[in-house]
Amino acid sequence: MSALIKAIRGMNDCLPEQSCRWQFVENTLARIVHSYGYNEIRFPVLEQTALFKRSIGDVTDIVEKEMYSFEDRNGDSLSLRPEGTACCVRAALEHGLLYNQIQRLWYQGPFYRHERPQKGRYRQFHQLGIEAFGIATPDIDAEVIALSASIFKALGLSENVTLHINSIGTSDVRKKYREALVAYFTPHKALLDEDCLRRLGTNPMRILDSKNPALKPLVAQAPKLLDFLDENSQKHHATLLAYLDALNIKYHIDPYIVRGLDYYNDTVFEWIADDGLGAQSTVCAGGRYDGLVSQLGGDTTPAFGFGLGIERLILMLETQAAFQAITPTVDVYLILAGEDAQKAGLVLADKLRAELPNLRLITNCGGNSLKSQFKKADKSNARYALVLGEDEVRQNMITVKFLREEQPQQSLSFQELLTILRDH
RNA sequence: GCGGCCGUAGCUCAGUUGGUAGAGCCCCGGAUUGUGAUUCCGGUUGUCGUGGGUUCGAGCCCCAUCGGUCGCCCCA
Repeated sequence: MSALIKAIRGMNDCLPEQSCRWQFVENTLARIVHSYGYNEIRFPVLEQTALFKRSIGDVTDIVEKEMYSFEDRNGDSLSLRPEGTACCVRAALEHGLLYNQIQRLWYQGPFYRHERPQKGRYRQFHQLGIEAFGIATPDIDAEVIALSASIFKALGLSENVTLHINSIGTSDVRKKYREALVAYFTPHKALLDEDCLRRLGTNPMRILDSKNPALKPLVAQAPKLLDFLDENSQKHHATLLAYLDALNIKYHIDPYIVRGLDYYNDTVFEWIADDGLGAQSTVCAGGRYDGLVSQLGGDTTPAFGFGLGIERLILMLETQAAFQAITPTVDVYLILAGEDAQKAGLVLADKLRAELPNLRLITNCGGNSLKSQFKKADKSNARYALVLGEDEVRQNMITVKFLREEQPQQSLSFQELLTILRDH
């Protein structure tokens, strides 16, 4: 046996025990976004590298260090998508979806970042993305946040997450604020740790969400971005909060919520898990990005959206007994004994499937003893075992054994069997 | 890119001052010539992550390396 080829680091296989849970989550998400009138958009996992340099900002870590970029055979620089918003805008612009129109879009799929894997963070990860284009008013902020709240509610996670919300204003305001922060922290340089000293030069707002507890008092006294907002941003923020109150969505105003990506303005929000996610506690993050569409060559278009990490969502769900109870299961396991039954069994199984499209039925293949076949039937979680042996074939009957209830097994005609399985 | 911990059967793990590798689960067969989820019996399963070193002898000690995991940076 030659050496096994293994999966790429940070890229996980989703095995049957997990995939049925993923399907449950994906179906729930699709149902909710559908109910809000959002339409799915699909775009490739590969894009021109320039798309991300232009949108995310080519000095960010994502673009500088974390992208899977390579030259294709034409010499073009391509990258695996590290996030969805830029791709979504590109596709929408390319097909004229944003020209004087409102669009409510969603997508879901894998994204790629070359980071060191840890709990809740992988090199191939999955996100649900929501993007609403063409609406500048805070009503859409409220709608999208309400949509995110509905997801947690539908999955029974409302009590496990907290909505953090902030406004980061316009880029002009942030520029002034950054200067104010540098002015505030510079005299206290001696108190800052190595990371924060670096941030002071690169991204001073990141000092605010430092994990270093020793810096808490210093950060608490720092100037607040909310105090720098202009009148429009203040009004936008206040109106949004009023809408959230009306929707009875609880939030925590968090002046330390910052954004990793350059293109956000005004509203930013995060759903943070109370526990269970390790160091990666943000399960959903988003906000307003009115500048991105024009940055990518379109007409100025207001936009609001979020990304939700599916792996992190599933990590939270794994703590629920009901979620762990979701396992691969079938309705019926068909047990066969004897040459004639092999052939008759394949035919019977397809007749049943044709009559009952929702039935999930496994036919035993590969022989095995009766005992072994019953074991497989039990393991399949089937409610019924059907037995087709020499006796049954001769009499044109099927034996039904009830695997999950106290009931004697019965010998039935095809029609009688249909009646039982249909009621199931 | 940096740091902590961990690598023994498909899975979960045991393995005594260094003495030539084990259990449970799983799978298959039988006890019951046609009956699972509970019993009993039997059977299959290894580059002890990899490469060096120390030693008469290494799963165990040392070095390196790869992988996993958790954390930092960064971020969903």
